[in-house]
Amino acid sequence: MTTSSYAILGLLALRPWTAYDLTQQAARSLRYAWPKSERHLYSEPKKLVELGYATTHKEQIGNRTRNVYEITDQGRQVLSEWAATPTTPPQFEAEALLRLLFADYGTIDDLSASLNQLKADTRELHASVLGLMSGYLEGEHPFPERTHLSVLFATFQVELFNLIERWVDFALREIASWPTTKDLGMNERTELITRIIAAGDSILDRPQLAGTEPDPSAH
Amino acid sequence: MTTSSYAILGLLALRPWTAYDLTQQAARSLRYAWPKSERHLYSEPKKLVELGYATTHKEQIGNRTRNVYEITDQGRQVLSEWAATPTTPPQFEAEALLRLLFADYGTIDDLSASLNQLKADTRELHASVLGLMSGYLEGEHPFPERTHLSVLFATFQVELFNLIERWVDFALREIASWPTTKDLGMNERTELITRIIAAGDSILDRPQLAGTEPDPSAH
DNA sequence: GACAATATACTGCAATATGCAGTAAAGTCA
DNA sequence: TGACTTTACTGCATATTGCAGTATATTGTC
Repeated sequence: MTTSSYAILGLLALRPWTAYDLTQQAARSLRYAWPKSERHLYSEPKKLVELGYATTHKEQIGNRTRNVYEITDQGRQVLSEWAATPTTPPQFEAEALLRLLFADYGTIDDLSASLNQLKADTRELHASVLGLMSGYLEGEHPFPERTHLSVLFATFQVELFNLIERWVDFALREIASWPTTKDLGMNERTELITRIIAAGDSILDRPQLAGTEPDPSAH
Repeated sequence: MTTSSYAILGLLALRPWTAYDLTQQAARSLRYAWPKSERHLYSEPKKLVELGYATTHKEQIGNRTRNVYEITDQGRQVLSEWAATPTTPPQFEAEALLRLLFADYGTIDDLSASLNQLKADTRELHASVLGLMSGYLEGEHPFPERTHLSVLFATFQVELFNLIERWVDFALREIASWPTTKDLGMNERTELITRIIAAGDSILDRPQLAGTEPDPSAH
């Protein structure tokens, strides 16, 4: 049983689903904390059945069958045991940040494009979560008794997406003032930023890094 | 060539390394934007050699050999082409958040433990990045001409870690006021939080959610 | 009522990536 | 000298992804 197995089992504990249903539900929840491929969401339930943590039965819809998975008592048992075990550390994966790390192999425009892509991708995720939340306010939660969990969970996502969007704006302003992506090294401005951050302060809360903003003509 | 291949190739473009060196360097950089297993950092360079993007030679240290990998011109070529291609969306993975999503299968204490673990893990990452940054201020960057990139990159990590730590504190205060993990649903407080978040405001910037804080006796 | 587009509901297979155990020499410190 | 840590890997089983392919059901349009 991997963490991914428990993630799927957690969904099955809510109600019986087909694997296709799981992909839809994962898009509204798991995706934001434990992203898994669609393919995986089809394979994992089979493994759970083998282990005795789920059962499956076929339903007929006209000319075709669908496999519905349902959690077993033993499945619920291991789920609640899992709740008390230690967790693994968080991981953040962003190709756009990787491009920043290696920005000196490309141009300022390449880097700007990557960061703008990151912002656009984030906005989309952000909009999805806000959409879910307005749904909750309309009573549209599929499991109303669990709304407190979904909302607390969503607060994190929204704060995260806000952070990314604000940081990208900051980063775009910074690089717009760079003459090139290469060899700037520890210049005066970078040192200022390093000191602010090393002191535990947020650069994002200083709209213009008062009095020392990058050259505005470069915008 | 996967994104992971380019990530390794990016490191090789800095200087020649052994696979072991790569694991050390990845722990200071890649880890925060494109986390890869140690195992992978040993396998990938071999693939790059096969593709002609790197070469390898053996060096003798006393009674034992080490394989040093070095980027080729063709490798540099594809790296700079990569810089101009589109990026994939960001992903965040946190088992502790998954536990929150399924918190009703465990107790309040289970959930608190998971969130505290998340905070501890984050603090550790946070301390590592701050350690790197004070190093930069002492002139300890291994590639001094690239410090501007490392610092801008690190600003994101530090903001992210700050956010997680602050959010965990908020979440811990919230759940401390819950009588149980189960069936609270859309109660008054959850609705308040939903409205604040849906309006685009940050809950973290409202230290006590003025006048409506959770029962402090529950701390 | 025919047709197209989209949603539902999967499977097989190759490639990618991880986790873990195992091996062994070199360096460090007491 | 011995113990412990660091350096430097490899093999293998398992986990996971990406992509292509298949086929029926539903919805909307002209």
